[in-house]
Amino acid sequence: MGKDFTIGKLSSQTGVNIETIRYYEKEGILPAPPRTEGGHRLYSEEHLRRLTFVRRSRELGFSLNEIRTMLDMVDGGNLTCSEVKDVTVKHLENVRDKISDLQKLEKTLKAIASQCKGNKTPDCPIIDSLFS
Amino acid sequence: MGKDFTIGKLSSQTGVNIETIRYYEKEGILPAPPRTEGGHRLYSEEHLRRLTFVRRSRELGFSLNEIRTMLDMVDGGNLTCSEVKDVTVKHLENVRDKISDLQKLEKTLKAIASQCKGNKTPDCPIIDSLFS
DNA sequence: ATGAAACCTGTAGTAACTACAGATGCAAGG
DNA sequence: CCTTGCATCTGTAGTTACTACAGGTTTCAT
Repeated sequence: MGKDFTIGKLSSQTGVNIETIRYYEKEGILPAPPRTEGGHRLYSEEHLRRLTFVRRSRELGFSLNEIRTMLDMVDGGNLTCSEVKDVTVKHLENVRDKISDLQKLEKTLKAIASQCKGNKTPDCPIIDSLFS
Repeated sequence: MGKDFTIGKLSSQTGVNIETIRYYEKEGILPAPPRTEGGHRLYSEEHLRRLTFVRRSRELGFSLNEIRTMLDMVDGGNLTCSEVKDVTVKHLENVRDKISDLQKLEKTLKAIASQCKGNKTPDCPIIDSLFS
């Protein structure tokens, strides 16, 4: 023992900012750690592992609710690989939908922008196309 | 005259929901319309045109601030096509960035998901890869 | 022992709405 | 004329995932 660390260390180790860590605790995603006599939080390796999981998942675009679901499975010990895969695959579908939406958008915006000659007159095909 | 309409009509004509219309008014995006004696809002064609503009722009992913900027140009009469084009092109760049981020995400998620055999054991490569 | 840095709680702000609650207005049928 | 029921009114709180204080306390190195 003796390798416990403060919230500042946990923050710099994981790249998750301090207020976010406290927020995760309030939301029940990170368990409340023990405290010093003065009330400062003291974290262990297990917290580090868990927060790393959360950060990675957030980077992959999982919502906190999705992450909660996965963590519940892990915590409950009733984790089955197929359940986790379900969450992941569903999320993958969302990502693909979002990509295709944005690609449609890109096409439309490109078309609109290309109509504009970029001159100085108040006559603007972009504005016109949005109003009608 | 006499072709003014209520907020409910404006809502159904534009597909923008009633509380959103009131929200736009509060935000200064839609001007406050005249009222009946009882206090109900009465809209005209001009409001319809403007709200259509806002809805189209929102569908194209412009933020309310970007829309405000464009409307200010229109309202101020100091609209130049090139300024509007700037807003649009900048927005187009954002969309493209978002697409490429999501495509990276998609790749990673696909790779992670494919490692999972979907069986029932608590041994899960997805979880493992997120923890370490 | 002292002073700076880190930490504490609690609240409010962000974007763009949505969802009430509780009170009126309005229009049509009887 | 009066009632009934739908539309509308204001104002506030909730959503997501944080961030940014303010004002106070603890810790640690000198």
